[in-house]
Amino acid sequence: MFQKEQQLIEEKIKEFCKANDIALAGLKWQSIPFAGEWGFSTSFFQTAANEAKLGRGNKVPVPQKAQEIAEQVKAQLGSVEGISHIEAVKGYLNVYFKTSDYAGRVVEEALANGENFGRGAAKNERLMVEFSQPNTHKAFHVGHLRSAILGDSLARIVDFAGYDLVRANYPGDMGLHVIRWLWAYLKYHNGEEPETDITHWMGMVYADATKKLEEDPTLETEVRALYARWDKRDPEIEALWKKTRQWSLDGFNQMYNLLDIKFDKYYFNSEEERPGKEIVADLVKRKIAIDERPEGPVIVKLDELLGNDKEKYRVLVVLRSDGTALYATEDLSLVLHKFRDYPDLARSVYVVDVRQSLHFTQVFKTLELAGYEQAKKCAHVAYELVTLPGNVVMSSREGTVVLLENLIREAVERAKEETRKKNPNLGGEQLDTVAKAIGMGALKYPILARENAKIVTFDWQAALDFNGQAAPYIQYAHVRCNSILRKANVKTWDETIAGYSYELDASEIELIELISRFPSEVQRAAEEYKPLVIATIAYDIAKAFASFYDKCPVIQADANIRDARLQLVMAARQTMANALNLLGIQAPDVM
RNA sequence: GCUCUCGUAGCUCAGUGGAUUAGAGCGCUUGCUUGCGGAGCAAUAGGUCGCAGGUUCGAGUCCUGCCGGGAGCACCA
Repeated sequence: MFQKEQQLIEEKIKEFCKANDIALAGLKWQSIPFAGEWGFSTSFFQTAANEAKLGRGNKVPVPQKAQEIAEQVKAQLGSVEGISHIEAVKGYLNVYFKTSDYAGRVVEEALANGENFGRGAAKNERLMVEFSQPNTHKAFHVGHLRSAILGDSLARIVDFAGYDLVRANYPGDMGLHVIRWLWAYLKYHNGEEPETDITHWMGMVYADATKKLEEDPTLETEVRALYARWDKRDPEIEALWKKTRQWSLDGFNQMYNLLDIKFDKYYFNSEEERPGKEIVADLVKRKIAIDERPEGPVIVKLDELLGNDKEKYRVLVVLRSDGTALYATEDLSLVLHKFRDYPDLARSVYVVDVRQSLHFTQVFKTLELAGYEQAKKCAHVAYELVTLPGNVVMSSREGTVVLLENLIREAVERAKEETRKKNPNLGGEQLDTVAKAIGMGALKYPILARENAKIVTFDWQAALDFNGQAAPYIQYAHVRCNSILRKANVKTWDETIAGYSYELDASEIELIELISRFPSEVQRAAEEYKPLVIATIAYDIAKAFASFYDKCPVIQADANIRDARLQLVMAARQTMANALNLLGIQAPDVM
């Protein structure tokens, strides 16, 4: 936001060092870390160290030398337009803005851009984010939540940061689990139709299949017979598969609607099976893969091909010994399929659980060895699981699943109760809308506000705690902004900026500082694939606002201060709304 | 055995090689409302940043080793 001044000063420093033969190191600028004033700063430690290495500086210790250089630079700079003062402290050069200019510029930028405040310039680069990947014919439980929520937020961030985005889903629609389901359906549930909670019902049938097969393992022969019929594309089985698959997809859409998640493109593993086998045949022909059939499977000895001493990439099995496809077979094909659909894809991102890290490095490396440059553009964003307290992994077999439908119902119900207590004036449809925003936010935020690679322990109590660092806190700050503006009867920004020449409170300075950082945080979140960055700044802004709210009267303030603060409130509200939107969380007007 | 990952306050977690005093939330103790919504604010207490080396002017942050937790490693997905 203040590149111009920064560049100007950087030029002057370079000139100065050149004139005085100082071995200037690259300048790294950062914002000044202490509250109270704004500016940017850089240090001369590296430069002083360079000087020492050259044998100059008469053995003056580096920190002292850095301070000397900073002082010399300061003396040379004189006064700069828009800059209030410059100081040399502990080897740092601190450049301070004129407070009123800075505050005015930040608020104006936020208000002028509105819901686009923080949006990055178009990068003309296409990026695909694949996430969610649920298995059809199974339940959708809390274990599936993280990929969906993380992927969705990542997609929103990448889009907002300026990339051309494709949101892709890759449901597992064929495999042994599907055949088992079809078998149980035909044998025990024939003719039945799903109830309202579709994925729940699909999961029940699947659980039934598992149970029956455990009770009597000889029934597996029936399942295998059914698999054979599928392999021959028996029309009756294929029709049933298509019909029941659609039930699952309808069920997923119910979930995605609840979670406010959308996709542009669906890939299915059933469609990658045949092209995948062709790729494998080609790999065998080119001696990248070794066909050990019928004794063994078709494999790619990656470490051997790469000449590695230590086991790193190991061996990838690309086809079963009976010639049937594995996930690896289909994933090989999927990479190429995506780049056929979008030849200008700059990056293809897979949001998949960390347990599949080796699998993805193997698949991408195999394609790379086969000369497919696309593979270098693929990245696996790994995330850890959501577990239950006591480190219990959720699994449908163990019966430890928390169904997503139930969780969402519970969260929204709990939010409704709480909202009724806090705000008895709300009712009817408005109460429902608000409760949904709060409940869903409470659910999503703890998952997003965590490092991707860290395990989230799912805890009802923590998930439904609306206090402290959680989405409802941010939503509440948004509501309070809104309330002030409503009471002051301010609807839209009138395009003039009231001056910030009065003495700003420390809390106002903090709030403005955080708002100014939002655009660069969006870029960082997109580059690092980390919604956590947005979750953190959203909370920080809400916290700064809460402090401001307590210390600085707005409506009752003197006219000139009142106008300036109303605009600041508007800017804060906008920034929080934009940040929440990137997390897939609604910002209600009342709650 | 090999590979990856995590280890920061009682608990759950932030922390981009750089700044006095390593920060939040929960919990504990205490104060704040005739006032813009108290789902809030403010204050107190709580730390050998797993351990040991190394690189660097400077390390919670980078490198190596060790310890501890978790995960993955040929026909599961």
